[in-house]
Amino acid sequence: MNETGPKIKTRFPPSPTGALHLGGARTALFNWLFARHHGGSFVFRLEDTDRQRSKDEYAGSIIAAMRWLGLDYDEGPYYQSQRFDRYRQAVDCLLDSGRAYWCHCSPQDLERQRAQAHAAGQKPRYNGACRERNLGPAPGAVARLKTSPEGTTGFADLVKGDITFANNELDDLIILRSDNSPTYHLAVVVDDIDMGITHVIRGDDHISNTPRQILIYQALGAKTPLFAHVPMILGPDKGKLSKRHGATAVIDYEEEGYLPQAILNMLARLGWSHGDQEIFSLDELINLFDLKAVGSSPSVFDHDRLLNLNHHYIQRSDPADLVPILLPFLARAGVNNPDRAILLKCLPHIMPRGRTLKELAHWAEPYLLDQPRPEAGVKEKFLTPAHKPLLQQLLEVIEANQADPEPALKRLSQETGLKPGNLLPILRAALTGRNSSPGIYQVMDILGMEKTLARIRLALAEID
RNA sequence: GUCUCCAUCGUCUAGCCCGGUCCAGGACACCGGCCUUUCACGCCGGCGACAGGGGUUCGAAUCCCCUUGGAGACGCCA
Repeated sequence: MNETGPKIKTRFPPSPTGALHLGGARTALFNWLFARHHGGSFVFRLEDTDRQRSKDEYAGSIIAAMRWLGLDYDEGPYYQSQRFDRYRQAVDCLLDSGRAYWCHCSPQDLERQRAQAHAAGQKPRYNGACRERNLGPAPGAVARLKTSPEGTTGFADLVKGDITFANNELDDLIILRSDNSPTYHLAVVVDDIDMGITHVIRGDDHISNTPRQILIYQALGAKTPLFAHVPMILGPDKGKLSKRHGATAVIDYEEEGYLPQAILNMLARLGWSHGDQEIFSLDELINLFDLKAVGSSPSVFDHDRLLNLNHHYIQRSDPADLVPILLPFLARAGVNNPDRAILLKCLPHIMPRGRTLKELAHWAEPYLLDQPRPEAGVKEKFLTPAHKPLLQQLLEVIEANQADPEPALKRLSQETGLKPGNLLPILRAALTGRNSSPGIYQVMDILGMEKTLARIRLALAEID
């Protein structure tokens, strides 16, 4: 898998201004897979130059989400806020060499310039007022990169192909803010140079940023990395995926009871494919992942598909592995300190019907509680005074045939002239408090004869 | 508005680079059937797409152009 040539190095640089969302997670996954596939390394960096919006708690939650997904990194987390000296040094270098200059325009000036450009049918931009003024630093001043309006800047994108921008579309972007902090464009480039990043794989909302960043690489005299812009993940309305589409944070899915492997599989198949294959283990993903197979059109996130994948992975899990991760979900459903043996025993029967851990907990609940908690309508439908004689008969038949109640129950069905479909739901209601469950004989087996009989007696006692 | 990207079933996609094997394949969802003591699982079947228009060619989902539509960017956010 290792290729000759320089070692491949990718990175994932979220800004800690919110939780890790699905789009970010997929970007991280692609970078991670690409690095792992090529035996390269993967760098994790927090872009927290905006001190107003960056929060430590977000950094922590992003790190936790990465760990939960299993996306481990070889370097980092680096924090841009700890590298301000380095950025300042780079800015000074650009200033000294005349590739950058001080600009004294106020935010209000800029606002006016943008309005003018827009009115003229142009892209809103800075008009270069301070470009040739040779100004020095001053309170409120910013440093801008001097960009030639001549020519074009392009790059060979690894997923989109050749992309070219006319330089006169670009304005002189700010690289150092008036509070002396570096801007995003400057900081990413300096970091990617310093950290030796060879491949920048990111969302295609960064395409228009790329020529500007290439210009910074050039001004700094550095070699540009290779770029791969991955199409975005859209919401059902085909707009940028956002909170109004429901859960978008990775952590939301963890709380809903999704398995990391299902999320990873889902994310990998959004934009990337390998023939008709839908299910991929992590190893397969690493082996097969290739930027050439990444599509160029955006994709809508389909929640049903994720549910289906999650169900797939749950069904194929080892029940013993499910027990520990199910505990928090059971606790939230009101089941504390469940009997693990019973849980393990019922799991194979409920795994086909629990698509998430949350649903699994719901299905497991009747067997773990001391007494069943009847769901709405169940008592009224199956445990009324009219059912009492039947339930009494059921009790007697089961009690008399504890070793194997099935044949006796079938006989009862014949004797009473009641189809199993009319007889057994009563038993189910008494044993589980539900109108659906695994097969009734399996339910009795999970519960054990002692509890089975006790629950029927309890139901009998409660009917009045 | 300007620039850039994108365009196959409702959705994710295969096929497109290297035109014929595609009256377009798979998956999810949906519908129907089977299995069945319930709900599921499972199995079988069905519905369903090359955005439109021009070229090029014996032949185009595949190549070219235009139109339309969608998205993104345009910030002292990242």
